[in-house]
Amino acid sequence: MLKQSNLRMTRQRMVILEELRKVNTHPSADEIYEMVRKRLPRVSLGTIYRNLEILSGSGEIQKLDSGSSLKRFDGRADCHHHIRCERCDRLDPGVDLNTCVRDFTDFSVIGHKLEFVGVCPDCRRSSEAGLPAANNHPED
Amino acid sequence: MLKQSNLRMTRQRMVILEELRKVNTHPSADEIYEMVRKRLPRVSLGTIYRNLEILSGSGEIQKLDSGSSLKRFDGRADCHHHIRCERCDRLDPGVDLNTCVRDFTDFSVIGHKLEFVGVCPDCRRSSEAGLPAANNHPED
DNA sequence: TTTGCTGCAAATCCTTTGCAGAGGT
DNA sequence: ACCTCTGCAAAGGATTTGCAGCAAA
Repeated sequence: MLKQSNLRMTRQRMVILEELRKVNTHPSADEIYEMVRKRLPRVSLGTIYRNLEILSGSGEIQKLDSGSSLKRFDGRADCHHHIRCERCDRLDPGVDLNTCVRDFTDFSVIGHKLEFVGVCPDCRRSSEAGLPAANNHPED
Repeated sequence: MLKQSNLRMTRQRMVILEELRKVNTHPSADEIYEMVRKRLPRVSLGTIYRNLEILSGSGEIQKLDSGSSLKRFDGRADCHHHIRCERCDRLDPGVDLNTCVRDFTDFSVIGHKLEFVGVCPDCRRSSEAGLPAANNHPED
């Protein structure tokens, strides 16, 4: 899976992936650092960040935008959903849409955020021409 | 609207709101700072941040979690949706679900993120008892 | 042997905060 | 007048990056 892009499966990368898949919560980079440190005491935070970026880029894990400015990570890469408490920010990590349409969670549902993900026309064009992504349109 | 909570409509707060409603993009705090600065040259970034927090807290604007760690703000407070380019992070700010079910946008749709917002049982209990939100459950 | 990866530490970026004075209401 | 808000500047927290050596393939 990593091979396609000249990526190596290092001990650190492997342990990060294993630890992340061991839990069903959504740890932050720093929490993952603590988890990994128990097995690889000399690992550095920089390595954690670099690998989380790589692993989510290659689709092995998911990067979540939590409400706060702190990013959280999900060892599951398959499509699933969450519900977040708007007061304490706690996530219920395993909302299965098929089931929850029938059975309500123990949260009171107030509303939802829905965001489509796609490719914009500019990027589609540069992609066809073999170029990197278009400018970042910082005004959005 | 602000009166309910002892909030004052200061010149700075007013200009921030006006500038944010003038554009249909989703500027970051820093970009809003530049916009406001043209009219109030002595305004400070801290004031921008404080007011964006207050205005989104009182429901006048929306705080968005963009893919990156940088927060963006939306002058519209009504319920509407976005589509983000996964490569350049650009947002199409005005997806009207009712329309887009029929007419596709000019983005190629790859998938979507759906997040429910609600209140968890712990917070519901403390709320009934008149207490603040439950602990932050930092493990999520 | 190549070149991607690591630990370390410094740097950077975004955001928050303490304070004394200004300004809404 | 009261009390929230402001500008300023410093602090804070999360994330990124430069570098020289290390280790997958």
